[in-house]
Amino acid sequence: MISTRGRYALRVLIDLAEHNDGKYIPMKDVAERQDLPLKYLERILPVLTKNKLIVGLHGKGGGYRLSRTPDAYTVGEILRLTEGNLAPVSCLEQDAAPCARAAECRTLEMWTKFYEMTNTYFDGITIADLMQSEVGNDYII
Amino acid sequence: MISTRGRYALRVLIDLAEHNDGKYIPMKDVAERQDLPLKYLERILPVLTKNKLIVGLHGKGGGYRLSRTPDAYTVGEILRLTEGNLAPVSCLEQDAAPCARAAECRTLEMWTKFYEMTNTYFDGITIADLMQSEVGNDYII
DNA sequence: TACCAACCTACCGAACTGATAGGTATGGTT
DNA sequence: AACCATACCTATCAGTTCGGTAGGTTGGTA
Repeated sequence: MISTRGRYALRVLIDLAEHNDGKYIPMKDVAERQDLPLKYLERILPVLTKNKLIVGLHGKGGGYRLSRTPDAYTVGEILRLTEGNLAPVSCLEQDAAPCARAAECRTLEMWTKFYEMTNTYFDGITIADLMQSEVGNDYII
Repeated sequence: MISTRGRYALRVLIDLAEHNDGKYIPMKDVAERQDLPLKYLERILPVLTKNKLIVGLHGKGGGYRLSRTPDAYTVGEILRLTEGNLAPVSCLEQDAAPCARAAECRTLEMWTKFYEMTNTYFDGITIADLMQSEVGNDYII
């Protein structure tokens, strides 16, 4: 199940994309528009800035802006960063302890295929796909 | 993420299917074969008996057996019973509070399609599909 | 009657979730 | 230089879930 971390991060990025006018956008504005707790967003965003998905600027006139065009963000990338991973079962997580029963496991193939399906699905959707078409696309980033 | 509840239930049902010889199989035997804690399994099974996926018999010579042929159990049904639901986000759960932002939600369609994909995938796989073909299919249910 | 296995209920520690609180760092504006 | 808005950092917390244990009760067979 996707938690609020991933869902809120998506909403923030979509909001930043839709309200992009070249300037930095204070997270306070995004939080108000999206009706999300500012302080909680501040705890979610660091992973996005550290991975250069957004750029933060301190002080007056500061805020955040996207570092790429909206079509260059896949939902898969965002969810993997904020949720950790999209594995349906713990034994498929990147650094999971190797399962002793893997050789005889009747379900491993099923989980693996579902995992691939999930990644393929979310990697095929970008922030641009999620933006309201009438808004935001008119602006130059 | 699918928890042990769903994964263990699947393993129990596959084990019952593979070791079916017409008699009731004590859960103690399944727990030993699968290396799962018996007491924990006893807490997971009631939802399967209440929904008539398996039949339990008390006392000596008792245990559990499947109530259908293995090809009549879909993984989707089993996971929905044991995990509650397969919704990727809380707003898609059956009795979720209606979301005030649904009309303007940029991501609802994405989640809904993923939800449908998930259900379709797991509903397309049966216990029979997961059984080791050399074993179990020789027995008559 | 003895036994065995399903079944039921309470409890428990650890982790995760969804926050809140209170600060510090950093830059532009005045 | 002072001010102030904003990002950024760390600790804390109540509630829930997870994975499991413990101990008993019910019901059926041998």
